[in-house]
Amino acid sequence: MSHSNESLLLIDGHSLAYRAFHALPVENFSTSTGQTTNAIYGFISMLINVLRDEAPSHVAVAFDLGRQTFRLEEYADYKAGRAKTPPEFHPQIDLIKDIVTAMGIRVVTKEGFEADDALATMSRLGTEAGAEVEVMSGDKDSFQLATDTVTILYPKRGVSDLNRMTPEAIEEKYGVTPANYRGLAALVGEKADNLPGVPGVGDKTAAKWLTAHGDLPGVLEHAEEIGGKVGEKLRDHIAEVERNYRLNRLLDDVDLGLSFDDLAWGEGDPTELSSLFDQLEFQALGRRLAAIFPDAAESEAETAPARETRIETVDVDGLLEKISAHDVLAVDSDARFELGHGEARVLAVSAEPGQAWVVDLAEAAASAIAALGSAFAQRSLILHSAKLQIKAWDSIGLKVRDIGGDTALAAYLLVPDARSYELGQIAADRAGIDLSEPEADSGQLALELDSDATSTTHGQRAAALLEVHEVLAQAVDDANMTEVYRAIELPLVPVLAMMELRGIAVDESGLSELIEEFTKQAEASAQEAYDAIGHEVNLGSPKQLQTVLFDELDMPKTKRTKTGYTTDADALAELFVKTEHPFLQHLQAYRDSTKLKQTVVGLLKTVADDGRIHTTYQQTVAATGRLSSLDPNLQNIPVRTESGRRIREIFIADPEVKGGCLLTADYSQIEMRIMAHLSGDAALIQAFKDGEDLHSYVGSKVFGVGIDEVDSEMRSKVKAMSYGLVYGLSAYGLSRQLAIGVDEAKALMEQYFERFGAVKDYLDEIVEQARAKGYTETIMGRRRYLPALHSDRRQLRDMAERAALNAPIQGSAADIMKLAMLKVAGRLEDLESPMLLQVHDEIIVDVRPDELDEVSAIVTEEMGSAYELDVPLDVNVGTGISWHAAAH
DNA sequence: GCTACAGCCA
DNA sequence: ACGTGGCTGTAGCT
Repeated sequence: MSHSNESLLLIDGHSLAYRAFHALPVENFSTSTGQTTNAIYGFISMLINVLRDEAPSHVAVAFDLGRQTFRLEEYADYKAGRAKTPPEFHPQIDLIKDIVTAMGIRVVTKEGFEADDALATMSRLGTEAGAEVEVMSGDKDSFQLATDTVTILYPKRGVSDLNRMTPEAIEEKYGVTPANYRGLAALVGEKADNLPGVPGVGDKTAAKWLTAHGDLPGVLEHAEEIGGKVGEKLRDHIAEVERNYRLNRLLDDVDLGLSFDDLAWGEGDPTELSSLFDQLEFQALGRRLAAIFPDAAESEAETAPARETRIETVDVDGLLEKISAHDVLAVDSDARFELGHGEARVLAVSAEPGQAWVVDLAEAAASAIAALGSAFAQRSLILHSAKLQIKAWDSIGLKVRDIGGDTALAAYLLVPDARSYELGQIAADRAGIDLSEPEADSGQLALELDSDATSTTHGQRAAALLEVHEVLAQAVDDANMTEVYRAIELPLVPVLAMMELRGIAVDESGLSELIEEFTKQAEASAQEAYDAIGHEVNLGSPKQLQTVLFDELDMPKTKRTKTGYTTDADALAELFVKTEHPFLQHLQAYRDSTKLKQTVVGLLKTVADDGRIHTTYQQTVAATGRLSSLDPNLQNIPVRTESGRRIREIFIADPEVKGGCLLTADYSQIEMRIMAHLSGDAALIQAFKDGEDLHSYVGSKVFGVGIDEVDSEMRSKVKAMSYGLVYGLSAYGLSRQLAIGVDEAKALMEQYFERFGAVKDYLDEIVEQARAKGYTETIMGRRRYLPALHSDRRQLRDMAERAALNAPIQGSAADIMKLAMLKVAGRLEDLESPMLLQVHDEIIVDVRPDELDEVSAIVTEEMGSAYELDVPLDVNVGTGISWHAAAH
């Protein structure tokens, strides 16, 4: 009997349920009767996805049965030291087994063996029957099973993404064949199973040895010839390695009493399945299941009408013709962008809900792509995460400079502190569209269905976009955020895209020199630290440092953390005052240098082929409305210390332009100005209008002295106080920061509020209003919802109150900066000087030599007039060859 | 792969 | 418990 068209899916139930249990928060998953369901939900969700994607003919889920395995018999400490499984976990396993069985899938367990052994055995059965086999397991030991016909599906992170580990993928990642993976694991060891390997040997070393000597027995035979410290360690640990090698072999000849045919995916029991899902209160999951298992969720049929998406594959000319009559288009693609270079192949366009055209951009001529760009330019484009799309398309010549809507941005404005803004989630939540669902009968409806799953995916996304955006745009309008959306966030997208595409030039050899220098400093400090205590210790390990400080040196205990006592910089400084132990200074010096080194190493890794660093701005991350920057983060480049500032010297003006320079322009005290404006405090407003030194002015009022009599100590107290207010600082916090008594801090705050009474009224009012309305608002009407203001948990409520104090101020500053960037970008369009970076209250422009005066004037004018407050907006401008030199 | 800690920025 | 908003690296654990 031939099974050549058959495929077998094997799943390690225990390891994946365990992952799901930890990936999904327990508190969000329980039924009205108190049954915890996070592991069930996560596992079944994952199962549905993989069944949908792989469509296997045969399936089995294996579970461990009890703890007593042959491995435990050989090695009493096998898997010892594992944290005890929380009590909520095991009851869920039984329910998972029930559901799996009701789905017509074989559940396999075998006393005395682990799930992995059952998987190995069934994998052999499948292979012998000529089937394609896929093994889904969270245990890396399964890698040894990979062959040309056996692929391991290994969960990437959480439970949603799977890595397809083919023999090639395993070789690429670990440098060894699947057959040798066992040997590699034996050498490196497995912490989760309490199987220590050879100390100091990681994947790289193990792979080197295995390659040199063929396999693990070969390595052990030639152990004598392996030099260095690691060779010695290997010889010292041969017994452990041999033990690991015996224990991590998966047995493929366990007597399961099953044949391949017994694993066929059967009909199951739809009635039972429905009842289980009802009992567990799974609704969305029931609908997703219905897609692959039509009988299972009949009752849900009317709440989730089957959606039809007509997807048609066309070439660019065909697409141009199709879209000619449409003004609004939804577009999605498989956009990617890394290290300054983007890619996109599959482009899906939709002009009405439920319909999409898909083109393969890789097969399109440059002229066709240019024509597509022109057609797009005349239409309003609705996208999801438009900036990524624009950047990826730019790399292949498809230039888009304007967008009509972005579902991610709209969803962000509506819920600015959501965990993610994935289209699937938004579509399901806002428009009841389930994008994870495959098409019912799509084969009949599609005129020319592309077999490639990617084109279906992007086609369905594009087809859903118009409807999803419609709903979101209405909600944005209902929340009075249309201006923020259409006049700020949307037009900012192409501006940011251009900044990211351009990137900032760096001096690579300068970076390398800094690494060398900081490394030397770190090594010297580490040595001095070791000398001070008489032995070596991992200075990067807070845990080991605690042993040194509090056990060996018997220093007084610092502030508690969850896992012990803090060793942070403030605590080290305090300890030094008390003990004067030199170790503390060397440790701090070590930390300073390694931190700088890491920063520079991180930067060097991100330099693209064009010698420039292209950061990515996140427009939907900060709950207040700020941008954030990542890969690398260019918004936290050191500036406070002299050595830190040297890192800013390597960010330079475009070296291709002779005589150019960088220009930095920043707002001075923008948050305090916004506080003055929003509170309407007459004294504070007057201070800004008079152009007084703010902190000296406030100091003179608070301490009742002349402005010239405010000494530096008074000034710094008041400065800390002013900034602290914006963040909801307490008297206790102020006392800690200024190292003064709580009473003194309290008195200081009272004095402050006596002089600036409107500020206090305003701060009180913000919280009160937020409590009543449920959200705070910025000057542009950007909202932040704070339901925790009503929490009965004190700590959560306090945090929400501080967030409420800060959000309108930080958020209004973000609004103003975004408005300024739009104006500056608009006026720089006709010049050759591009804007490169934004760091919250600062922008950096690469200035062509003949444009310096004009750019300087533009930036000052536009930033200064971006938004009219009751106080002036002061802008400082500086220029220089590097970011450091341009500081002022 | 996750959390905790530490530390950099506005 | 005690100041907001971010990102990244290492250690130590699953």
